[in-house]
Amino acid sequence: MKTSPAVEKFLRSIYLLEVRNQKASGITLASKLNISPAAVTDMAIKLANKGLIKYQKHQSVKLTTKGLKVALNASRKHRLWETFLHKTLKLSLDEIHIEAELIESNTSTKLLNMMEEYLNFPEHDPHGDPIPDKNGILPEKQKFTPLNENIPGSYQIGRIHFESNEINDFFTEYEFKVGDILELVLIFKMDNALLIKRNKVSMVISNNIASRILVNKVIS
Amino acid sequence: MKTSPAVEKFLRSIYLLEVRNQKASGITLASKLNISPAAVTDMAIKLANKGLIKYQKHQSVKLTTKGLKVALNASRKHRLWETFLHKTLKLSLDEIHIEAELIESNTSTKLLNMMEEYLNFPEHDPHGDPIPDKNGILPEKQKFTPLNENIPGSYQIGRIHFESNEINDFFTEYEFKVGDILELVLIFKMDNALLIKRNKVSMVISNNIASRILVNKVIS
DNA sequence: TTATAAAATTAAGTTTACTTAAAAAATGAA
DNA sequence: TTCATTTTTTAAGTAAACTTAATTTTATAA
Repeated sequence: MKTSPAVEKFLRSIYLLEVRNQKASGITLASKLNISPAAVTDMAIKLANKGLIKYQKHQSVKLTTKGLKVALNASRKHRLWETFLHKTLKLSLDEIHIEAELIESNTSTKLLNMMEEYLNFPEHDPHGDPIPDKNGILPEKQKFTPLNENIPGSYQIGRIHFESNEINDFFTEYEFKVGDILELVLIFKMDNALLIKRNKVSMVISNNIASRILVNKVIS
Repeated sequence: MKTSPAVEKFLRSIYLLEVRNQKASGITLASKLNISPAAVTDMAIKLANKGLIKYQKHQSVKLTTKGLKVALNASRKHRLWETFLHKTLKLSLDEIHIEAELIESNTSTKLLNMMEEYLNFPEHDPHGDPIPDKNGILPEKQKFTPLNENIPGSYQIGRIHFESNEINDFFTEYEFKVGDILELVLIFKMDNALLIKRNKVSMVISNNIASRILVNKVIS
């Protein structure tokens, strides 16, 4: 099934929401894709006719099996490119998303597979998100929790959630990376901000930012 | 000046013809770009209005200074990607053109410059074509001659001319590369085919193919 | 419950990059 | 020079991916 860049981005957006158990409503998609709500309805009808999504008036859309397949392949493209740009060309964590979006759409399967091999079949991109293999199979799911939902203790960053315009370059500025060890010292009652320590340096981060940092407990 | 993929390809096509002193006529462009002659006229009018080309009814088009600038940047993109795909991802000489065409259009200046640095500022792509720098300046021109226009003797390949659908995978099959040393033994009077020797292996190549191999005389 | 705000849809229109088919102009061989 | 072929243009139309503006539907809060 040939799919245009716009269709791939649309389906990938739905996938990203579904995977986090969020509803793919009109406005949400419109804002994620930076298009008008009318354009979303438009596209939804088209894709429903192609059997890629389930769509009923005034309800959030859902991927069909067929649509999921396309979305997984789009994610694969995106995440392999992100990994490649980061590992090979040393683009920073907050640049790779945008750059990948620009390039990815017309990547051939052949090139994609060569990139994957060159990168030695990575299972996760630099944000920690899983990369589907060429059959659309995801690596075994690790269960991380948002840092802000934990009690004081030591944690390792397993994933960092931020898409283009959602969060600023916080993570780049402070060089938070997948694999880093953080110590959660306490959570302030007043505003739910978190006092954390990394490499012996203390800092306070907002609850919102902490919710984007997914971690695993470290037994120390 | 923002330019679409279609516009960039159009201007680059004209540039490629002009640089070889060929006229950028309607049918030529139509066949190079795989679009209808009507689409060429269409685009020509649009680009002339934007001051990117000079266009007069029933005449071949010409790049303006402004248009040349865009074309040079498009060539830079294309050739850097080709180099990158070949050097880093090991795509073969006859694959890089097609793959680069698919990806190149939306490459950001930033990414392009990082690629260039990663590749250590190459002056020529794997076909031997010159890569404009970020200011659109081409490396000093080397003057090669088509192999078929030479007399018997030793030559080094300086450039190989073949675009996507023009020539088959001859060069890949026989692994002719820029830098290779060829010995021209003789040119057959009958069909102008060439008897050449490379690495002590003799072979006969057609005049047409030889015309795509640009060489320098080697003083041996 | 009902007014109001939010979300989604419909309708109409736009731009880009094409297409086909027919007409007109230019070119080139006899 | 003229007639046929080639090339180019014109005209009309299409598909994708949007937009704005108005309308309808749904959700929410008093």
